[in-house]
Amino acid sequence: MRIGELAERAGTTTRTLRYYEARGLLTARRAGNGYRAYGEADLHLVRQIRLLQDFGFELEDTRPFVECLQAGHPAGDSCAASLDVYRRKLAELDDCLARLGAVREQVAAQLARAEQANPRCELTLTEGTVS
Amino acid sequence: MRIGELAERAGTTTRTLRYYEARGLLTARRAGNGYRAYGEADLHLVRQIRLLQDFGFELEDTRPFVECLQAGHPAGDSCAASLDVYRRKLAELDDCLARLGAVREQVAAQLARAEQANPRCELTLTEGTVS
DNA sequence: GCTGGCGTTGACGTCGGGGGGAAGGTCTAC
DNA sequence: GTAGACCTTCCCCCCGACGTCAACGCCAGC
Repeated sequence: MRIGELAERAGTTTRTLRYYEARGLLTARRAGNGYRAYGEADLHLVRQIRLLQDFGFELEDTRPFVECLQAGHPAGDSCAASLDVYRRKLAELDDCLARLGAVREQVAAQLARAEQANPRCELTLTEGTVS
Repeated sequence: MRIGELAERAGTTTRTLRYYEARGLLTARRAGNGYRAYGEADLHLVRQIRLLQDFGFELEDTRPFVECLQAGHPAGDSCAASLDVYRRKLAELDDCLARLGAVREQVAAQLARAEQANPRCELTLTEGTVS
């Protein structure tokens, strides 16, 4: 399979696949004409990367999963290093959720206070001439 | 007050203040020697920007607050446009929280599944020779 | 008159995840 | 023999909020 087909089947672009290769996440053997040649295992690998990317993982965080697959394991998260990434990401997510939640409450409080202090703002807004 | 003092009192850097000026958020009259000269109102303005930045607002989102202050209002959020930004940011935060929460659950599920499928990972980790 | 600490403008670097396009090689079909 | 669809490498561009020089001006104290 060439890069275009792999990109299409993995739901990404050739540009992205070459970028993964430049980052050392994806390797390709070369056909006689210099074209990259991929197999089904590469498709699984790229799909693993995309799944984690969709979770918001950075590319570097997908590396343990990639190495796990390359080592012959059936799934990218069959290795301890991958589980560590899961746990770390989970902690990051919890931290992020806590901070965002706190900010949300602060902004809500600011809004409530400002609306209270200046109750005509909504009126001037709805009465404004919106061209 | 010169730029260094304003930066220190506002808890930021001179580079940042010049950046705000380049973005049109902050204007300074000039002393005879070309140095920027600021007053107390500018300090309030920069503090307003920093507060919103700490909330995670983008710089452009602080512009209505800045213009509100420059129009002579006592607070940056005394104007309708500022309240609109509050409401929009609140909606963004809620959306972000919902998506992050969903991702968190997905990652937690992946971790639980992988730990279940491969219960020795923790052992191999603790038994591994960590040099 | 010299050092040190301010200030000025301007330009370039950072980070992540690629996008866009040039300039060219290759394969297939008509 | 030629169109067009694919591939190759290479290099610059993007976002946001600054950081980091470089090269220079201004001013105070000694």
